[in-house]
Amino acid sequence: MPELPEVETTCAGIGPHIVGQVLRAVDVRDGRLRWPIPENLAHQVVGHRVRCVRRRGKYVLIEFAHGGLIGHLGMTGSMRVVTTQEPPSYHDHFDLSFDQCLVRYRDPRRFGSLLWQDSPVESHALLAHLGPEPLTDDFNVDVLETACKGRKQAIKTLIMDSKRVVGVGNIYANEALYMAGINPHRQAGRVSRARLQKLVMAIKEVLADAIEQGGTTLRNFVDSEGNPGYFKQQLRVYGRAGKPCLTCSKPLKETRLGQRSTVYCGACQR
DNA sequence: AAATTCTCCTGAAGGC
DNA sequence: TGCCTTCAGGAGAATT
Repeated sequence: MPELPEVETTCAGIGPHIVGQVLRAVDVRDGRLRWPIPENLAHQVVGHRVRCVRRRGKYVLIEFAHGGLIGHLGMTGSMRVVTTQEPPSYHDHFDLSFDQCLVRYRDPRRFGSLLWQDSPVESHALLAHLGPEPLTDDFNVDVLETACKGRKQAIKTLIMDSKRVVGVGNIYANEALYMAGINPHRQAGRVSRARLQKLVMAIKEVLADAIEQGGTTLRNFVDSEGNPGYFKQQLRVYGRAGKPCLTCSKPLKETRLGQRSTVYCGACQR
């Protein structure tokens, strides 16, 4: 599933092909995504020139002078550049058509989305209340401590809340909490500042590492059209329930937290 | 206001 | 081999 690194790599991958190009058509074969693709979307954007492609949280923003397309890859979405004559397959739900190429969106489970927002793009309701980007200085111990103060919510649920910080999905929340030695169930308000500092650093580290792998992940994905692949051998806890903790060798526990699989070491994480 | 639960969807994996 | 059930999950919406 696309995490922040895949979204980052997606933007980097399609940007060079379409920035400066005029969008010629939006071909929607199946607009039933998480939200239906608006019927009038093509009219608002066809004939305009792409100014930039960038990421905000896990949203892909394709911006024009007068607004922008807001894309989300959901669970199983991907955007890739293909040649104009390549025929679409079953789950290829829409194409953004340019003179020399297409940006083709594929999404078997259709949890993704494609929306339009007039300038400024970030005024859209989906973007307006997002928290800071985890890899910038805007996400720091002061911000996290304020967010946690007095909260009874589990720390894992809090760091996965995009209003607090964007881009921390289930896999990386599990990994970061393990790296910081914090039990995912611990109440957010009961984590010391020193340990929140560790958590901030762990989130930045795990995402930065994943972005380095993201390129590789996406290349594999495009080449094989198979699993996105997470280089699971590098994950310390996610997907390793029952297996020995890499620090103390005790078996890792698995629980549910907010309907999400949560794996941790009962000994190393307090 | 804060926290939890529900919801969308379909491929993969497990059970028999 | 094949059918059935269960699970996975981003994140907004609904509910408590």
